[in-house]
Amino acid sequence: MHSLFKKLLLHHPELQAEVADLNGFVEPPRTYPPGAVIGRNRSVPGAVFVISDGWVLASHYLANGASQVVDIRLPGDFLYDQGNLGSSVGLEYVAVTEVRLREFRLSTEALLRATSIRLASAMMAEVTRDRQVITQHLVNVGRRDPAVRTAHMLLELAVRAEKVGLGDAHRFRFPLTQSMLADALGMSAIHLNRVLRKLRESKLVSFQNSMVTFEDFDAITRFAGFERGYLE
Amino acid sequence: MHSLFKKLLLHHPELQAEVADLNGFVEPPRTYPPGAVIGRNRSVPGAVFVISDGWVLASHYLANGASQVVDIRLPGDFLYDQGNLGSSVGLEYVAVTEVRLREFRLSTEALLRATSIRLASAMMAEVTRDRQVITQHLVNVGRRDPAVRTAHMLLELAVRAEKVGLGDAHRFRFPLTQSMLADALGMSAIHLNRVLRKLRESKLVSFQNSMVTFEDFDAITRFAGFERGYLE
DNA sequence: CGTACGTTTGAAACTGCTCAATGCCTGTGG
DNA sequence: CCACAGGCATTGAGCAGTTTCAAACGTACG
Repeated sequence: MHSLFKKLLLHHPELQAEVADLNGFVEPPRTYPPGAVIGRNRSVPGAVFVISDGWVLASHYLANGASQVVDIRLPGDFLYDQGNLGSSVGLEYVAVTEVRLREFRLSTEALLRATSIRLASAMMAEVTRDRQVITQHLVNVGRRDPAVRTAHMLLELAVRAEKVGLGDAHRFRFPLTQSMLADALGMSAIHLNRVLRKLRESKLVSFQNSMVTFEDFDAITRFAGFERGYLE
Repeated sequence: MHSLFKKLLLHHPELQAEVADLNGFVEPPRTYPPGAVIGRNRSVPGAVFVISDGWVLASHYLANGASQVVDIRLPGDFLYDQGNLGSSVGLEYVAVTEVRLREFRLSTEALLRATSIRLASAMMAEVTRDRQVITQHLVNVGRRDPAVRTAHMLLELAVRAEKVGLGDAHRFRFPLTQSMLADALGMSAIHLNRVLRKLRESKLVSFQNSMVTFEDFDAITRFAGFERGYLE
């Protein structure tokens, strides 16, 4: 079994057999270079992808050139229809690192239909979890001050990365540029840079050389008011 | 048939019969006064509600007293588990107007299990739509300037309200206070007030006496860069 | 009539943005 | 092996946009 369903099985270990049935619908893995847009040439409209390796941004581009990163997707996460990828809605999945992923030859709906109801509701739960993550980002951007907001985001990603075996909770590889992270946090890259400096000087977290290191995990958790509950 | 499934059937008229089967799981309607918190005393953990009447805010409260409105729910919308309502996550549904709603004696998961796969995927689609709405709110708060952001939100609500038969696209009843709307837009109520004045003076939209009126629907649609695609 | 709640306005302080320049690291070609 | 270009990070200065605090106003309701 590939790492493909790592995350799904993590939450629902009892689904081993059902998940195995899905293998018949899976395309061989495909690789994208950094910067590539994912999902432009799908086998089926609405097809679902699963990330095997690499980081992916779900970004929304505005007419004036600004962009908002809506979600950051890690190995084990699904990439699914957000109202037809790349449609007029302006939402796109973009590879940050080199990305390896697999595609189902099925739309979200067909995937539900093809599988057991138990698996369907596990996927539903997965979607619900995604929704909560986005909800947190909304709270972040709307109402948390920039330093807290930044800390919160980094903590979330640390926990998510750890869950799928990338680094531990105190130190992990973080391949985004500051400007990408700024787009996720709804602020300018320059200001983010200054915020990061302050966080580093406060000995809370450092972000250097594509590595995030928490100097004092408890302190920053308190500082950010981070409750990991929404990720479980 | 109550207005209960108005919205679901709107998107999936073929599900008439299946929806009727659900009636067995539905509690009699319950009414909440303005300001009431919904979902504290559910019959089943994770139970799902459907709004029959009234407006509901999904809000997240922060430790410092600030709050972010994550979604605005209208008649026909579901209220479902956001990681166990009212848990440590701090998310709550609050009645804006007097609200009438019905509760299923089933969790989201059990609801899926109890129904046909077709209905399940219709609900899945509903959840996906919700996700897109939240995504738009995130883009709004993160990257659109306050006037555009405000216009965008009002347009979205106009369209959603119209869909379930509340007012037409040019004029509709809008029961939120400015301070609630500000919490949805991630800005201060005072600043929102000034933005509203500017919009009114530009003859784009007026918001007075709980009524929103678009003076020039096309103009404001252009101004806000509003694409209604994500609501369909 | 008075209270409560929401809206509106003013003024001052501050936060975060833009523009512009510099520094740093890496990969490439001479 | 060095020079140079490109991408990203960092810093400074000035400015515009937002927030905060405070107060007045309006309206609905007891």
